Amino acid sequence: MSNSNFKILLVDDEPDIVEFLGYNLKKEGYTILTANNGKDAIEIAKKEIPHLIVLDVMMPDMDGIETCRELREQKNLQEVLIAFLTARSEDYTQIAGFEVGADDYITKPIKPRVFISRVKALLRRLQANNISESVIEFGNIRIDKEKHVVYKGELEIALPKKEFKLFSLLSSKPGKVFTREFILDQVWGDEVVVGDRTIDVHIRKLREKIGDDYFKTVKGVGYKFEF
Amino acid sequence: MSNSNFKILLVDDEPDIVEFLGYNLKKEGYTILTANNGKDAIEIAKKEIPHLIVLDVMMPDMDGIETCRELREQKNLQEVLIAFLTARSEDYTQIAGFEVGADDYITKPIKPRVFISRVKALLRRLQANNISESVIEFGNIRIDKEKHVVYKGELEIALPKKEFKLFSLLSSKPGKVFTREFILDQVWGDEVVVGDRTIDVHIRKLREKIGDDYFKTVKGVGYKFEF
DNA sequence: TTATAATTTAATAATTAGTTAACTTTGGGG
DNA sequence: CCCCAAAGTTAACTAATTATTAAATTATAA
Repeated sequence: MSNSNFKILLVDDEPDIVEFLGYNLKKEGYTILTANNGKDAIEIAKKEIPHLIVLDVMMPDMDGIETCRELREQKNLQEVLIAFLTARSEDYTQIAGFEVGADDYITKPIKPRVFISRVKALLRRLQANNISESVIEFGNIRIDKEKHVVYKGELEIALPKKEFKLFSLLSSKPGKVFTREFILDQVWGDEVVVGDRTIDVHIRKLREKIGDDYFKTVKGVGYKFEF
Repeated sequence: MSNSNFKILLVDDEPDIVEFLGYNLKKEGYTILTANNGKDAIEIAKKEIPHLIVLDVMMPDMDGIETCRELREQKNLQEVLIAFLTARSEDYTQIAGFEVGADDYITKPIKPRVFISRVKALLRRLQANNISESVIEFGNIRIDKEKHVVYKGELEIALPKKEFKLFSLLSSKPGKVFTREFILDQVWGDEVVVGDRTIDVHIRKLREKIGDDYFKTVKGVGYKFEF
């Protein structure tokens, strides 16, 4: 997933700050949404489900803490990352902020490079939990779901549909054993009925193309990808 | 998962800070590990796989950034949360820190309540993403059902299906004696009929692979797992 | 359409897990 | 302290599962 697939909602009552932050994040390729108060922020968040919400703590009417609390009450927004902005060392808001479900706390004055680093670090966690990443790397193996291609070091390996799907599944959780049943469900689908050996054959192809060592058999249980 | 199931590794060359942080986190019920330098930290982390590592940036020999980089190279430690500790506003280390895979950045001087809030916020994410389920630990034995693997310290032990099932059963209640009859029921199933020695042989395999001392015979009754 | 690639199947081989059997050792009650 | 039922040990055997291959089918693109 390139940066531009990440949506960030910036919320501050001072338009200057919103613009300043937005400018810097846009340069990094993020998609930016903005709001100038808590109410609008909640509206936009519900509609757009951003990946990250940056909330100023001090805002008129509805402050950041309260906004955060209401955001977290939304079922669709419980996984969303929320970072607070505040003036230095207001400890009580920090504690309140984390209590209310914040993921990070950024103190003003904001330095662009530091700010961007923090944003990246936050979003990296989303990637790590790998909701919908299109390029995943394991050691020298790189899987590009968009291009439907696997790289082993420099070598580009084209995989046919089923093989790619199977590989994607296995690599979605390295080390985890996937049962044959589950694999059939995910790769072939519920209704399709194929023999058991079909999986073996596909595994064999992957072993041939990617490398034997990456695919382990757990006899009687299933297969797993390891790197 | 109660707090006490979260393991936190504190790394700082100043013992006072380690103790101070450890004291505060222990009060919250976390399990605390400590190290005074990067090398030890890596050793301990590899063995214990903590949930969170708090790393001082400034340390002699191997600094926090380098330690973090090496930690992240370990396959088992890529999901672990890492937070840096540093003196205020050393921007360049913040950027380097996040680049190298940090999840948070905490500035000294550390205020206990704020620190605890941050730790809670970090671990909240783990819970949400539910990474540490399906792994049970006993001393230095770790059973990962998802991966279908048992770890003894750093050593990875692959067990065949029946052995794994038997071990899972015995370890489901350490210290409890399971009768042969019950074991047969659970591991082999109601209808299957196997000879008496079959259990012994499987126990023997476990003793071979995991260690003699973990499996005790209660003559005339059954077997139990102890650690 | 035709050629090419992808997928599935089926037959067979290879491998590993699980079981048994024969024998030895152990430990608690008489 | 001896006996014997229970548990331990081994290795051979069997069953179950997976690997391999080639051929048959199906989908795809030129």
